[in-house]
Amino acid sequence: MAVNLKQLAQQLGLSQTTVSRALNGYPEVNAETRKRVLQAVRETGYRPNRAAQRLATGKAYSIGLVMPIASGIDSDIHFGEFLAGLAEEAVKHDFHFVLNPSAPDDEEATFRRLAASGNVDAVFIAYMRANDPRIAILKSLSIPFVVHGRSIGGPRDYPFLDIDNTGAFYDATKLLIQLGHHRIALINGPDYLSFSIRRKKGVVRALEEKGLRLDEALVHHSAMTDEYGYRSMRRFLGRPDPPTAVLCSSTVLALGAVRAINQAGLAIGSDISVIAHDDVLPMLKPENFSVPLTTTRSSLRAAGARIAKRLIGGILNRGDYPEQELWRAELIVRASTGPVPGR
Amino acid sequence: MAVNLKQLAQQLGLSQTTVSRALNGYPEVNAETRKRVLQAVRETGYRPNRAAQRLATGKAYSIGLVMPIASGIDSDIHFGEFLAGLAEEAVKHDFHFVLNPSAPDDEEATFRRLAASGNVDAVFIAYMRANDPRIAILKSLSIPFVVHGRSIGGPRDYPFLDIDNTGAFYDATKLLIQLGHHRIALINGPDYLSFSIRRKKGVVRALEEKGLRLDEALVHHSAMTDEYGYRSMRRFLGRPDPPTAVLCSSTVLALGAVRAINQAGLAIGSDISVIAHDDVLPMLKPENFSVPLTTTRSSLRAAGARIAKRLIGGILNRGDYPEQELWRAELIVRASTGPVPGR
DNA sequence: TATTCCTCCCAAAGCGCTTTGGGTATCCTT
DNA sequence: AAGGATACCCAAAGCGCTTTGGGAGGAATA
Repeated sequence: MAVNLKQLAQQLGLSQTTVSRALNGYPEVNAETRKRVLQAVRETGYRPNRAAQRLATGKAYSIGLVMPIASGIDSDIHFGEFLAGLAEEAVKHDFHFVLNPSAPDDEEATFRRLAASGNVDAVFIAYMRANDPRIAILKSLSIPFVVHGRSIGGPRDYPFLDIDNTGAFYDATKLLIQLGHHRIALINGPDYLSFSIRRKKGVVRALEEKGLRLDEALVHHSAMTDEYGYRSMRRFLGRPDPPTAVLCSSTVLALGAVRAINQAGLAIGSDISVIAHDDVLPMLKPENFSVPLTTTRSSLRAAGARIAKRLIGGILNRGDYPEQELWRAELIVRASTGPVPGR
Repeated sequence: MAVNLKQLAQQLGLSQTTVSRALNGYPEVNAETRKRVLQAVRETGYRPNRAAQRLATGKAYSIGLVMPIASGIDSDIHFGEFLAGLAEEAVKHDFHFVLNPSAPDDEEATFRRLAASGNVDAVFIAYMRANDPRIAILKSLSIPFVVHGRSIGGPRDYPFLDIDNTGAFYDATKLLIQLGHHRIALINGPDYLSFSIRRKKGVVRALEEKGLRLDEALVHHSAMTDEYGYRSMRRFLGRPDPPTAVLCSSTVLALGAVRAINQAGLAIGSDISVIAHDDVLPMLKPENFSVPLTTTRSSLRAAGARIAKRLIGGILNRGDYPEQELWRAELIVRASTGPVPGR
């Protein structure tokens, strides 16, 4: 049924070598010949056998994924979304995944196993923490990898894709300050994750530029679920000096926060302003909130796809991708932000 | 560094054939010889090269996964948990995954591609709907598969692992009836998914046995998030004739429901009874609820692991697993259920 | 004209396994 | 003692690619 290289070569009156080279972009093939080969491929629907390629090249054509199974991260909605992007791209190139569920305390062993097995050409990791030890481990194992996010401290020369979290929350905070807000709350992700740390830093910086301080009592860290968003916001609103604006590290958190605000009888955009970071989760669009949400936006799925591209490009040595990328999040102003009340 | 079969055979003074056979459990190998081989494997740390095995056997040693990216399912917490179980087992056997994100309307094309690619030996699917067309498609493609859940209607002879959803919710409802409850609400999963349909059926059956009816106004279907649990419960409690007991299709839904109940100033276990289905999500334990939750329990992760076992067992033709399994969910009574108030 | 240098192509040798198709003892039968 | 099982083992042929090491022919150089 499916043709193989040998048959294809025979059919073309060429050697396997030439056909293989034509397909893999080697220069020592006549342009005309290459065109013929490509045409034949189209006609026959030839697809190289991955198992044979693996054996011949020694490449695994697959990438390792260490799934965190710590509580609070485990089964995180955001992880699924990222994964979808990663997979979407990988499937185009016939790349496989080796999924490794692993508790944080034996991630190192998992990496070692993965590297030794030869089952993967590269590894992807996420949920970076401050001084994340995994970078050093992966470097010492000399297995290619790309990090989603960045560590804070530790080595600086490693491949990553991150968004400018500091900048995003700096911009968002600056907007709020311009609108007259001084008491700004932050409902953040887990405090040990570097994106949380950076977002907080962005808020602090914007405030300090105007001689203001971030009240630590108005900062909560938690898993990014709707439930925690609700709880945090309730507690903020229950204070004698509630904030006039709140930043949320995810639209999921914002969902809960908005509920708490509504329940308190406050109007979003006038009584209190809300800005959330939008990972572009298809099931939770900020423009569909009862009051459309001002957001800093960066697609998690796009990041997944990009990382897959870079990993795969690296493995196949094609394409020239930057080692480190810092995506800027867009600040999109909608109705949930307004001037501070009583001004 | 890593030894291969040839070297191992040489070292043992045996042929590759014999060593290979010893390892793969063929009978025509002397027990003593086999022991020697196994010992040598332990000493050298020999591990067969998967790429070579793939090429030689024509097996892919990997399983296809079609990730639903429909809204409401997408990035579902429950999916991640199931996946962890699947992966946990797969990684033990060096099995890979081919992750295929796919919108429901081109799942068929995805299956075809997957089957034709030869990249997978088997496929796994979930989120079964009533009269789910995917079963027929997979059968016609004659690619081995295992379904998590069951369809309703359509062919009956296909491999699945499901829990007895009807039975679980029948039992739960029966318990409530015994406690004197008549007005029982149901916060269910999406209405097109077969587990939702079956759970509802269980409730109806238990009620009807006692000459009672399920009030359709007390049934909500939605994605299984905490937010929807909250909303549904609020609406139930806002009715002139609120329920005295509520069944939730997930502890995630229960989380929201419980919040709504607390907010209404009602006491769980006395004013209102709550039973939830517990998928054993590590981050959400029913015993940790402020009032420990009565549940019907069945571990999603265990189901994932079991399906992986069956899939892999089928591919390697080892182990003899049943084609169809129906797991019974345990009814675990905790403090959230009590006699109907005012009796 | 003789030599070198490209350009374009090929035969054949792996990659590391599984599997086919025997082969050689040894042990029963009759 | 001849014939037939039976128990163990082996050499060699793939699986379908990539890659090495040329080689033929024409163009460019001397």
